[in-house]
Amino acid sequence: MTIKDVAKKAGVSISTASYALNDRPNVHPQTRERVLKAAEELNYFPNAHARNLKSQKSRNIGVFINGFGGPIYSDLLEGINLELQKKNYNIIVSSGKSSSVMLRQRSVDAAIVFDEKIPNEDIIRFSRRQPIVVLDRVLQGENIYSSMIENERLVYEFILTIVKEKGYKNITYVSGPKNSVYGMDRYKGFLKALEELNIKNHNFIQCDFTINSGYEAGFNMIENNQIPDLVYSANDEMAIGVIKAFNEKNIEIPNRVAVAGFDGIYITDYTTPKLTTIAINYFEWGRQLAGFLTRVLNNISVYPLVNPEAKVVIKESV
Amino acid sequence: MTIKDVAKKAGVSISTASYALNDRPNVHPQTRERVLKAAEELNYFPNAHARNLKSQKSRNIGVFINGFGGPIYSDLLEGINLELQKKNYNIIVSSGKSSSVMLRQRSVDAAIVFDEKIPNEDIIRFSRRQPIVVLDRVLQGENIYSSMIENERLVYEFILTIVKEKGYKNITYVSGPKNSVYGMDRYKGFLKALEELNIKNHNFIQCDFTINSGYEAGFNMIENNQIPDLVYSANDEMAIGVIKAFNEKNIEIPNRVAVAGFDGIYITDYTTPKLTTIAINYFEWGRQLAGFLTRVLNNISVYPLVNPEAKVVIKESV
DNA sequence: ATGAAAGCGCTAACAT
DNA sequence: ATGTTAGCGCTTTCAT
Repeated sequence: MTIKDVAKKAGVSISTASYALNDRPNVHPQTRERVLKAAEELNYFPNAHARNLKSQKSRNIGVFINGFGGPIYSDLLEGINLELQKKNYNIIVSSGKSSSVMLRQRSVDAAIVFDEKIPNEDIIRFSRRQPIVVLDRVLQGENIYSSMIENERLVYEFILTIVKEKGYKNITYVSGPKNSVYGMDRYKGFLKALEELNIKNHNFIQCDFTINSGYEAGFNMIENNQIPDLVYSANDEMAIGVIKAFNEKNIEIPNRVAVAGFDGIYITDYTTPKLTTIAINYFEWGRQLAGFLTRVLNNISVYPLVNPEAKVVIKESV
Repeated sequence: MTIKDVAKKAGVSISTASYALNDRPNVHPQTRERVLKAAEELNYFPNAHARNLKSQKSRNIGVFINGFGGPIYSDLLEGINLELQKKNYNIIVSSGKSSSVMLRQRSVDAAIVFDEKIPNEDIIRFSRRQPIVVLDRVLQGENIYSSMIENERLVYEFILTIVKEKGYKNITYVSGPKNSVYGMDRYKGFLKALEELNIKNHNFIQCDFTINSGYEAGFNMIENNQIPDLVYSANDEMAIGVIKAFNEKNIEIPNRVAVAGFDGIYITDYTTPKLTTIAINYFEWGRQLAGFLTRVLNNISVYPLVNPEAKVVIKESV
C-alpha cells in the first residue's frame, strides 16, 4: 500500500492525496474525506524511509547508552521519553554497534550519547549534521552540547561536610573501574576533600560498580580487620554490597562504621539502614536533555544546557 | 556527501561507486581502491533512509516495551542486543507512542512486543509486513509468534511443592495490579494449588508490583495482626518490600513467616534473608527471541519459538 | 569492468 | 483546488 494506491482509490492525483493526508490547506473538504477514507480502507500508512529521505529528517532521536542494565538509565530514559513523546519525536534507544551505525547513517536527527565507547572523533564528525548531547565527557564543538554530573565538586563538598561534622578519621574509598571517567572524577573530589581536611592516609579498594564487588570489598575489610569509620562508595550499588556484608557480620552501621554512596537509586530507601547518598535527579535530567534537544532542532534559541540537579540525601547510614 | 560526490571524486559512475562501496564482485581492484579512498576523504557514509527505501528493509529490529524501568527489561534487552549485534541487526528500543509509529511506518523489519498497551489489532495488522514476536499475550497469526512465561504452571507447581513440604496453612497472596495479565495468571496458578491442597481461605492483598507497595502490605499485615505462615508475592520487588517491613519489626523470616517471589532479579541475592523465588532467565530469553527473529527474517526454517527457561531457586526466605 | 537509467515512496515547487 | 513532475540517495537491471 503506497500513496499511489490511495490516490487511485480516491480518484485524485498523488499530490492531492499527499496534501490531504498531511492536513494541508487548499484541499476541498470532500476530497480530503475521500482520501482519508481510501487510506483507512486500504490500511495505508506512510513509509518512513521514503518520507525521511525526501524531507531529510526523521523525527527520531537516538539515545545511545553503554548497556541496558542499571537503575540509572531507567530513570533517565523515562524522563527523555516523556519529553520526546510530548513533542512528537520518536525515541530510539540503542547500545553497542547499532548506535554508531545509526549516527553514521543519519537514522536519527539528533542524539544523546551516554556511552564512553563511542569515540570523540565520531561525535565531532557526525555533529555537523546532527546535534549531539554528550553526557559522559567534556567536548567542544558547534553542534555538541555537554551536560555532566559535577562528580568532583559533589563528592568533594559531601566528604568535607560530613567528615567535619562527624569527625571520621579512618576512611575507605570503594572505587569503580579505573577506566570510568565518572568514577575517577568522584575519586578526585574525594582526594581533594581529604587533602583539605589534612587526612594523609586512606584505603582504596578497586571494584567494578556492581553490588557484588561492594559485597566482597565489605568482607575484605572485615577479614583484614580494616574497618574504617567511613566507607565512601563511588556509587550506590557497591555501597549496598558493603552494607550487606557488614550486616551479615553484625557490624553496626552507622555506629561502628558509616557508609555513603552516589546516585540516589530507588533501593537506597530499602536497605537497612537506609543509605545516605548524593542523589542525582536522573528523571528530571532526562526531561531537560530531551527538551533542550527538541528546541535546538527547531532553532528555538535557548538557555545553555545545564548540569543535572544533585542533592545530598542524609538518611541513616552515616 | 552522497554517493554522487564519491563517484565524482573517484572519477567513476555512481553505480560503480555503489558496487565498490558494497564490496561487490566485478570491480577492478584499483577502482575499488580509488572509490574507498574518495569515500574516506569525503567522510562519506550511506544514507540509511535512501538505502532502506530502495532495498525495502532496514535491518532494524524494534523492541517495544511499556517502560524503561525494572531489572527485568535490563536483562532481556541485554540478551536481545547481544544476539542482534552478532547478526548485524540494529536494535531499536522504544516505549510509548513512538513504538506504534515505528511499527506502522515500517521503520523496523520486525518487532518484539512487550507492551500491553499496543493493541492486538495493530499487531495483527502490521504483522503482515513485519514478523512480530509477542511476549505478553497469546495471539495467533501467520507472522505472529508468541513466547510467554508459564506463569500459571510455575506458580502452581511451586506453591504445591513448598506447601506440601513445609506445611504452611495460613497463606497471603500479594498481587500485582488487576489489569496485568501476567499478574493474574500467577494468581490463577496460586488458586489452583490451594484448591488442590484443600486450603479454603487465604488473604489477598492488592498491590502494584513496586517495592513500596509490598512494604506497605507488610506493615498492614503486622498492624492487623494477620501475619501468615507464607507470603507469596507476584513479583520479587513486592516481596522485597514485604521482607523490609518484617525486618523492621523484627518478625523473623522464615521462622515466623516465609516469603517467596517471582522473577529472580539480581537483588534477591542481597536481601536479608535471601529471597526464594521462581527465576526466569531473562537474558537467555532475549537471546532466543532475537535469534529466532533473525532466522525468520532470513527464511531459515526453524524450530518453533519456545517459552523462557524458569527454575525455582530456594534460598533462605522459606 | 563500467556506465546509464529506472524506480523505491514520498513531498513540494510549479503549472493549471 | 488539483495535477504534473522533479528529485531526495540509493541499488540494480540492462547495455556496452
